[in-house]
Amino acid sequence: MTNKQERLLQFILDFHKDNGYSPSIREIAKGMGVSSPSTVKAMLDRLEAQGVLNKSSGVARSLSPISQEQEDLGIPVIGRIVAGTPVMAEENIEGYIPVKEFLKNSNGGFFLIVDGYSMKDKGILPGDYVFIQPCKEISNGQIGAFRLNGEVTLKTFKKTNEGIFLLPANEDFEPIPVNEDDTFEVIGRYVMLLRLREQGYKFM
Amino acid sequence: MTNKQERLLQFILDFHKDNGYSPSIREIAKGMGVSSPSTVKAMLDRLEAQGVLNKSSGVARSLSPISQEQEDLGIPVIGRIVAGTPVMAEENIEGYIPVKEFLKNSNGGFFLIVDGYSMKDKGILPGDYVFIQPCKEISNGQIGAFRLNGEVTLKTFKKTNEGIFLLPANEDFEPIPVNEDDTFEVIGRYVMLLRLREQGYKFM
DNA sequence: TGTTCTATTGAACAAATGTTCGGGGTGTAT
DNA sequence: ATACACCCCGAACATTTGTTCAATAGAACA
Repeated sequence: MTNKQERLLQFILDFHKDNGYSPSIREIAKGMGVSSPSTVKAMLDRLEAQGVLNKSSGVARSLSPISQEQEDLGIPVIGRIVAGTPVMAEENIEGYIPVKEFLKNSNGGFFLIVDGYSMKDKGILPGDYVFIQPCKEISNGQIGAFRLNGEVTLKTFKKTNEGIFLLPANEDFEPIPVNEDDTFEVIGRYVMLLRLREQGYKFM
Repeated sequence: MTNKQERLLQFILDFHKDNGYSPSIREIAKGMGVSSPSTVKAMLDRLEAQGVLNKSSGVARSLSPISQEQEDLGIPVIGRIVAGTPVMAEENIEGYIPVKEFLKNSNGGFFLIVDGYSMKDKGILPGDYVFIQPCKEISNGQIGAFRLNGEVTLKTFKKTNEGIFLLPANEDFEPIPVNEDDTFEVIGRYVMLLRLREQGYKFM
């Protein structure tokens, strides 16, 4: 890509950022100090041929630069590390966690701050952020957030012949039976756990 | 906002997602099953007056819906839940975790998959994703990822008069001394822990 | 020098596009 | 009832905009 082509692409990107839509050919001409629309069209055609720009012919302001950023990939996951190789070497990367994609699909979900040690044996500790996906029912053995007689709690759901129980994951706590006259409600499913430790990343 | 207006806004969003640019007034008319461009223009003017849509008059395809998603806020954090109130009521929301912002600042960071139980007492279990922020030095008492003689391990860093030790968080394991003739390297700081549990959100 | 290729220009054209105007319809609140 | 907001139509208009084409300028090269 030539110097001029990069400048053109940058101009389109900047314009789009400022205005929310693509520039017209004549606007590009003015912005780039060119006097003829056909000049710009020729340049655009070249960029499109190179595959760095999409364009619908005959459609006004239909420029869409093909972003070369790969930020959609997410954060790399390192599984095993081959001895001697740099950590971020490609052979170490097992995949990516598309946190952004997760955010998009997190409709209605929220984080709950864990309070006590009742789920300690599942590695869920006070101060942890537990992502809850709201739902009305929950299957046996799953962890979820529940409201029992007004109290909100995170437990394992268990349904037996003898009724519903909320199981802690800690010897020091007893299973909680859900009685007939209790007000009981499933708030949502436990989907993910987030724990923040370092100062620099304290969000709140 | 009326039902129709919401549909219109959604149409514009969908169109933009599919094509990378806004629809023209006549394309909207066709897509919404309306036969006159003036009808559409009137609707657009109303949306603009309501402040949910930006538009440059006289400029083709210059629609840019003002996103009502608060995704920049992040995912809400529910701290305490007042008895009887719906979970997502505003009074329950303590703040937001700006996961997106975190992503932006995660330059060079990556996830490491935890292998053994050596950090069990810190609530770090096998299968957890540990976010590592690369750095060359690490302060006393912090958890980090290290490479010792080719092996990568997650431990608490401890520096004493007697030398450097890597401390596990589990009675069954012994502190690991770092000797003079070991090859030792700090990979990065432990910043955050992510644990995925439910099927629907298994990323990989 | 002449040749060839590419980039640029200016003008003209045709299509796409936003806009305006007059008309009508429906429902809701005053 | 009256007013008002919303929705719809069809036609015409002015502008914006992409496109084409012949001509020119400049660089690279034999």
